[in-house]
Amino acid sequence: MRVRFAPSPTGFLHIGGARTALFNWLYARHHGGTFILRIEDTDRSRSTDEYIDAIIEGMKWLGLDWDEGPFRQTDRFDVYRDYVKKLVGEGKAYYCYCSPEELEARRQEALSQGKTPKYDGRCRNLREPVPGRTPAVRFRMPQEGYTVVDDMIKGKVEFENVQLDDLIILRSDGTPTYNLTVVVDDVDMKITHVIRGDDHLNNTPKQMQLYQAFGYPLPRFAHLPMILGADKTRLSKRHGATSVMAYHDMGYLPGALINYLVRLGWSYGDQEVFAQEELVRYFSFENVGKAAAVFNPEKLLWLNQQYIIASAPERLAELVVPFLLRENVISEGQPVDMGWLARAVKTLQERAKTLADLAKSLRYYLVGDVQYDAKAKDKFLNEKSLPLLKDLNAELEALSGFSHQELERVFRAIVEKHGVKLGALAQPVRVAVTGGTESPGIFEVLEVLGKEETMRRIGKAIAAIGENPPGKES
RNA sequence: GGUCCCAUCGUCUAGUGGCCUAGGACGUGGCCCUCUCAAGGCUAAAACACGGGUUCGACUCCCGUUGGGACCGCCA
Repeated sequence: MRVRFAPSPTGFLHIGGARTALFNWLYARHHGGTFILRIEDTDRSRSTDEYIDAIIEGMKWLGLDWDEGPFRQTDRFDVYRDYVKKLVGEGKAYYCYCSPEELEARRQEALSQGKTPKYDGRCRNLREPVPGRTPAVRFRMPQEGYTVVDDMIKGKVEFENVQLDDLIILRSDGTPTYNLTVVVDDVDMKITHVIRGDDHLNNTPKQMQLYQAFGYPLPRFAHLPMILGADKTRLSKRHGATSVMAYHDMGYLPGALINYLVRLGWSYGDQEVFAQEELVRYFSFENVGKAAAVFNPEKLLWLNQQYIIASAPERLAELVVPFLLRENVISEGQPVDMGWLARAVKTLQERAKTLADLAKSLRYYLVGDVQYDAKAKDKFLNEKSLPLLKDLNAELEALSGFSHQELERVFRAIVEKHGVKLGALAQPVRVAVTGGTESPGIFEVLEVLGKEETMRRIGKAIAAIGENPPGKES
């Protein structure tokens, strides 16, 4: 069993391509087959090496490892020309001297008359070359009968051969076109299953005719439904981030993106979250739906959060460092105690939806100079909380340990003494140490911060209240 | 316009003729928990596009209508 992912390097690896790659990869891994990466770069004007690198980078980040390749079609032009020569020799293909401009004019003409644009076959039976023109080569498509695609997802799809166009297989500049190269390569690479987007379904009967012209056995086909944007049209940049690496940059975990993508079209009962091994074990085209799916960023975000919650804090600490640098929470070369960072991360895990969120929240752990949110300061750092904060710092001073349990005991004792609720102390402390009103449990935060830093920050808050007492009583 | 594909809550989906009073998930509302924010738990609103058949019985099968999408390149 051999499958391939065959992107053209005319852009970054995008969401749709990644899902196609993923389904190929899952099918190969499930059946113990071979997954091949092939770069379809026969369009030399639009393909670039940068995009090839970008696609590979995306594949690697997602963990979609391939067994053979990457192969490049531009390395194989001689092979394609031989196949074309053979077809021409057998009369299964012919030279066409129509110029691209003439063809385009005729196409527009047909379209404006509401007719189906189709090559009129005027060069089909030409005996002599047309002087002064370099011809392209067209495949002679059968014009009667039917071609039936037996698709693993869509079932039997029937095409009338008269509808099939004599497609160009070799351009007048001598380079081969997609419909030829894809067949030749799939044959050469002994691809057994062609898994791709259903935007290729209409090409399939033409390609089947090519297989037959070469006398090769057909692979199985599986045409995956498209991924759509919120407006139900084909997903594109208009719909926001579509490049896989953009999700990397936004702080998504590759496993989350994989998990999200696989559920777009595939399902396994009611299960939503899958370990990679489960995906490999359960994957089958039996459970792939036929309908196109709308890409829902909200659900992906939720899944990412689930993956962050389930991740080891140590792992997240490693992953978050680039985001800390980007957010200027730490600076290049600044030493960071990774064990301690992991402890800080652990307190924030379930409130971060992305690594970027996590980095932002980590700021008050790593930057000692706390900036108070104005509203929070007004509300919680005032005369009312002043005695409590003073009491607290005195008690903390006397504390030998600094664990969650010990801290809670001290807090409880102080609020009881003052006859107030825990929040009356916890919130002012929260503002004192984080600058704001939202954070993990206050005892966990203080425990990570440590005694010295905690007392310093509370002391600073006390000083701030003294310097800048709130205005009139309201 | 032609060809082809598709059709269950707003979105992703379960459902393979009786198990459906249509299930789960995201999102949304409410409640609980609670030192804040989350997470978690409970709960609510929310769908079989429509019309004909077939059948004792249709979300499930067939036909049509409507709606959406893809493709129609010397792009892939």
